[in-house]
Amino acid sequence: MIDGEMSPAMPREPLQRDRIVAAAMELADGDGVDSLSMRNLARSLGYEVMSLYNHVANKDELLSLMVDAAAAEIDEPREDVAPLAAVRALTISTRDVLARHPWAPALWLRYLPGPARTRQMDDLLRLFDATGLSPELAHHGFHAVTNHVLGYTLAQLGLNMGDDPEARANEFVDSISEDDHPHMVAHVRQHLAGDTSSSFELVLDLILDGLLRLESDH
Amino acid sequence: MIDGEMSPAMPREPLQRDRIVAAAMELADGDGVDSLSMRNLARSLGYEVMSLYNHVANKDELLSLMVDAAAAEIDEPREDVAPLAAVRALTISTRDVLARHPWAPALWLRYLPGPARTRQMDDLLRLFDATGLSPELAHHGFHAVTNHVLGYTLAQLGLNMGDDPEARANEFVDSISEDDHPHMVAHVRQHLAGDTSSSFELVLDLILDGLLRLESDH
DNA sequence: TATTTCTACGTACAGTGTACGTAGTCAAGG
DNA sequence: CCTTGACTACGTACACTGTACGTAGAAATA
Repeated sequence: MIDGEMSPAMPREPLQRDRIVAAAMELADGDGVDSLSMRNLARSLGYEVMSLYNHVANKDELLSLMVDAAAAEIDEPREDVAPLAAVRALTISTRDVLARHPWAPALWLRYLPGPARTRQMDDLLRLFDATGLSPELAHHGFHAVTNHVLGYTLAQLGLNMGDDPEARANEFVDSISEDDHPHMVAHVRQHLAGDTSSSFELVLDLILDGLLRLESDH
Repeated sequence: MIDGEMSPAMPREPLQRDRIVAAAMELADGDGVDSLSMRNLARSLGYEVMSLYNHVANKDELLSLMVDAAAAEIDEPREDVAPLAAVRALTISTRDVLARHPWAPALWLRYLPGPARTRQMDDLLRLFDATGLSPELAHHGFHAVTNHVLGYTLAQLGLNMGDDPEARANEFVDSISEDDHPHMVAHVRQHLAGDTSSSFELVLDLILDGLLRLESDH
């Protein structure tokens, strides 16, 4: 008999929801969420597949728990700054978390919000409320800012899908004719030159300023 | 022998890329992209699985073709209107197409743009250029508008994932405590009341106005 | 007519999520 | 002490996925 007892080198701390979710996030961060399988995940924890199902109903629940665990990484807003500055900070922190977990943006809206994401949304709404904007403007501002974070990180990561984003951009720009699509080529070149890296915050401020202006025009 | 020859009731026009892509879009529109399988698709066309691979390299290529076919449905901009109005129209047409094909937003950024999407992006960039905005502002405006369309439709469809979006919203609002998250509950109630249905165009105008204002402040 | 190219098809394989049954471990109750 | 029950890890099994590969006939070319 070759195998004998299993090597006790494996940690084998008792399986728990949090540990499973954390391991799944680590795997997804590293190899992409597409190659995250239940078997894969179980093996990385030193267990067999079906043991996971004692702690997680199914893969969808696991993914939704991952999203919420990511949302929990978003900084809580500080209470000692102006509301609009806090909105700004919360948005930037959200962007950072989404960029840290490349699988998150695509899953962000697939499931009902868990506790952490609910808290983040409530915080953002509360801060908008505190800015003194009219309820309607606050409502739209919430959506505008939320869409911006999500759209921005999705676009960012869409290009980074492969290994080398620059190679992807070059592949694209080479695949189209500069005569047919001069603006497109110029735009991609602008990105490759890297002189628009701060466009996230620029557009964010554009949105926030626009809200203030609409309010003052009431 | 029961089976005999295959029923000639099936149309069996000769398999072609366009027909495959069109059928795939129809299936995805109806049953969701998750339940679109190659076998499924082949059967719906009256063929067997592997026949598809004579026209499509793999499923990823098929999905990317679907995205581009959707992009082809976006209205071409009219040349006889003011550039900013054309930007607005192009954006709204894009939103309509994305809403018509609920699988599209999630795939929109997964692949390099095909010819149709490249054309749409080039059009949008050209129109922004024609508005007379500074190149930098045009660059940011392009991204702001693009993010807005994508984020908005994703959010819209995220809630509509199941059968009944209202039921989903109610399930969510029931799952959280109004004491803990009053703003969140109020926000969802606002949505259920339906008095913010035009928020897409409102936020779009907010962005466009913000761009104009920044330009005039130069 | 002979030959090459193209397309549909069948079979096969590795990998997926997960339903179900079983065995062991550990705590509470007799 | 022994028994019972709950809980968890595990093995097996199933339906289903994408697709590699080989073959056979039809269409186009020589």
